[in-house]
Parts: sequence; C-alpha cells; structure tokens
Amino acid sequence: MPVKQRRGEETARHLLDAALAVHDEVGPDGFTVQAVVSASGVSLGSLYHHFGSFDGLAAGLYARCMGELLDEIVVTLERARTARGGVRAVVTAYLRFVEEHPARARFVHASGYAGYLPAHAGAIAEVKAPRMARMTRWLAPHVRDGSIVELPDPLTEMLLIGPVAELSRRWLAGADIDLTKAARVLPDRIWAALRG
Amino acid sequence: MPVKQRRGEETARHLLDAALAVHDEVGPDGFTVQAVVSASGVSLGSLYHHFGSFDGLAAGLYARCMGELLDEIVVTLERARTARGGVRAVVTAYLRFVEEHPARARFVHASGYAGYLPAHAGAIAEVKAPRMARMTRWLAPHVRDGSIVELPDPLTEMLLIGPVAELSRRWLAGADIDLTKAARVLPDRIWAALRG
DNA sequence: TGTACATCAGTGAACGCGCGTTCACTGATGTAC
DNA sequence: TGTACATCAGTGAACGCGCGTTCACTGATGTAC
Repeated sequence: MPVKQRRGEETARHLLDAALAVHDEVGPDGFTVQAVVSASGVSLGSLYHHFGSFDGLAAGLYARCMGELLDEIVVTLERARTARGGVRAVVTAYLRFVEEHPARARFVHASGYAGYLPAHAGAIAEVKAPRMARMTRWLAPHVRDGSIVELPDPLTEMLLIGPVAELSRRWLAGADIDLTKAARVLPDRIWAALRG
Repeated sequence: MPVKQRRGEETARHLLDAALAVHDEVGPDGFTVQAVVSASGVSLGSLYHHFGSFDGLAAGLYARCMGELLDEIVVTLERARTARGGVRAVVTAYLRFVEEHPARARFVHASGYAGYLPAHAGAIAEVKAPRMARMTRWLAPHVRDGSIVELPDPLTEMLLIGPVAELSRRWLAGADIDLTKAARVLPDRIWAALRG
C-alpha cells in the first residue's frame, strides 16, 4: 500500500469538481481533457497521475455522483416505517436530488451508454452494490408480509425508479416540467403500482 | 422543389441501414463516418451529398427508428377499446419492439444526450409530434370519463413509459432480464398506477 | 534533531492518430424542344 | 425520336483540427536511522 499524500486527494477532488462543471456548462461534447484541465487549474500530467486516463476520471466522477444519489435515497428510505412511506421516500428523495444537484444528476443520466462504464465496472459496482443491497433489505419484510407486491427480480425497481428517472431526464434536458408538482402526485401513483 | 432520382433514396436507405449495423456491432464509440462508409459500400462523398453531415445522418437514423417505435405503439393502441386495454397495449407494444428490433431500440435509447438532437430538433419533432398527438387523442376520452387518472401534463406519459423504458435500457445493456415475463407482469401494474 | 533517500505529486511541451469535412471531378438521369 | 443541357448522384484523395496520451523532468512530503 503506497503512502498517499493529503494534497493529492485535494487535487483529485478539484479535478472532479472541474469535470462536473465543464460537463454541465458545455455539455457532453465539450467534455474533454483539455477543457477539464484548464477549468481546474491543475496540470494535465497531474490528471494522469491521479486517474490514469480521461476515462478513469469520468468513471471516478460517475461513481461519486451515483454514490451521492443512492446515499440520498437510502438514507431517506431507511427513515420510513411503512411500505407506503418507503415508496414515497424513494420517489421524493430522487426528485429532490435532481432538483438540488442538477449537474450531478445530468452527468449520471448522460453516462448511461458511455464507453468508460464497462471498463471501470468493478469500481462502479463497489459504489452501487452495497447501497442497492440496503434498499433491497429494507423492502424485503414488506414484500414478505404482502404489503408490496412480489415481482420477478428487477421489475419492482423499474416500477419504482422508471417514472422518476424518465421525468428527470426530460427535466434535465430542459423540458418545462414542475418537479414540485410531480413530487406531490407521483409517489402515490407509484405506490398504487407496487402495493400488494 | 428539386427533382430527386430514385437511386438516391436507395443509397440513403443503404447508408442508414449500415449506420444502424455499425452502431449495434461496435457501439457508440465506434460509430464514425469512416466505419459507416466502409460498411455501406457507398462513398464518403455520397454520404455528404445526401445527409450534409454525419450528425445529419445520425439524426435521420434517429428519426427513422423513433418513428418505427412510435408507429408500433400507436397502431397497437388504436386497436384497443378499453382504457385498461390501451395501457396494456402501449406497454406490450414497446417491449415487443425492443425485443424484435434491439438495434433500433438501442440507437434510440443511446441517443438521449447526443449532440445532434438539438441541431435537428425540427425534423425529429416532425416525426414525433403527430404520433404523440394520436396517443393523447386516444387517451383523452378515458381521462374525461375518469377511467384514467387526470395528471399534470407529462406525468401520465412518465408512468406509462418510464418503467418500460428503464427496463429496456437494462435489457439492451445486457442485463439478464426476461422480457416475456415482464410483458406478462408489468401491464397490469402500470394500469394500477394509471386507473382513475 | 538532522540528514539521506524513496516515493508521491505536479508540470507542460510534444506527439500521433483518427475524426469529420471539403472539393474538384466523372457519370447517370430526367427534361425540353 | 433524337439531341442538348441542367441537375442529381456518386467518387475518393487530401486536409486540418483537436483529441487523449506520453514522457522527461522538478518539487514536496514522509520515513528511517
């Protein structure tokens, strides 16, 4: 295990911050090493020292943003007590994250088919898997006692996340959508789809 | 209005076919002019003669695939008579299209944040708008008589399409999902979310 | 406490590759009379 | 029916730009004794 220095972590964080800002301001097409480097004030060589490649930096940013989104959802979910409360919690937490951190949400959504995801699947799974497991663990007893319908594996997640993800996508793309209104209406509709 | 020749339309079609095949076989990163040209057997100059730019070709392919998907949905929807039947029709038609035409579905889904969409928004809206209008027109009486819940503008569409779109995304990305099973289970769950 | 040394962190000019695009040209098709 | 001509369709070598990456180097930090 190499001995890391503290300033290194700071530099890496600066680079991720700058990358997110660049992606948000100039879009996926303008999201390049040179743009990130000049926005960050950090040298190009330093970027390669910490991330190995530009894809590595992108994967790191994806893992960070995705982790934050899932954390928000899981923490809100685990405060809920009833099945209905849990479903509502997931929906509102997702929408709240999108509204409060549009740049991060946009990066996550835009990365769906990016080439760097397969190449860094391991590191990303390390972030996603434990959080998804906590969601599944929370849901399990409510599925067992019949208050949430039992469905083949990813279908519950699709019904829960699908409408919110699609709505966020549109809102992030600039569509004229009232997220606050959506957060009032959607939870109970999604609950209707999932109740046992 | 310039007089077009029939062989020109054929060439354009060949190019779109080759573009879809390239995108499907080598992925979004390998989706380049040179790859499309050499896969099509058509000359580079000819591509530019017909589409003006590589983005123009991509937009043309997007419009074609999206049009086919929406046609499939609209035609199936208009055969339905009850509100429940309509909701089920949309869900199953979408899933059927994805399963039967994975390459086209993948191209549509992967293009969500592509740079060429804004630039060719007009041509794309020309394909989407009339088909979306037919869906809205079909739904309207059922919303009026209360059998489908009345929601702020895009929310009904999100509940209807969201879970299916998200599921398709995963399946197209290679996740181990049984679409046939999903097509049996999802329609009635989505109907539960939408019934008045 | 001081010194030597290994490793981490940071720098930026330079490179090569492959991308989308251009352009001057030839051949095919359709129209006018 | 035949010929002239405009336009559409098709060709492919060549170009320039900007991308991600490399590399030889200097400076900072932490450890060992």
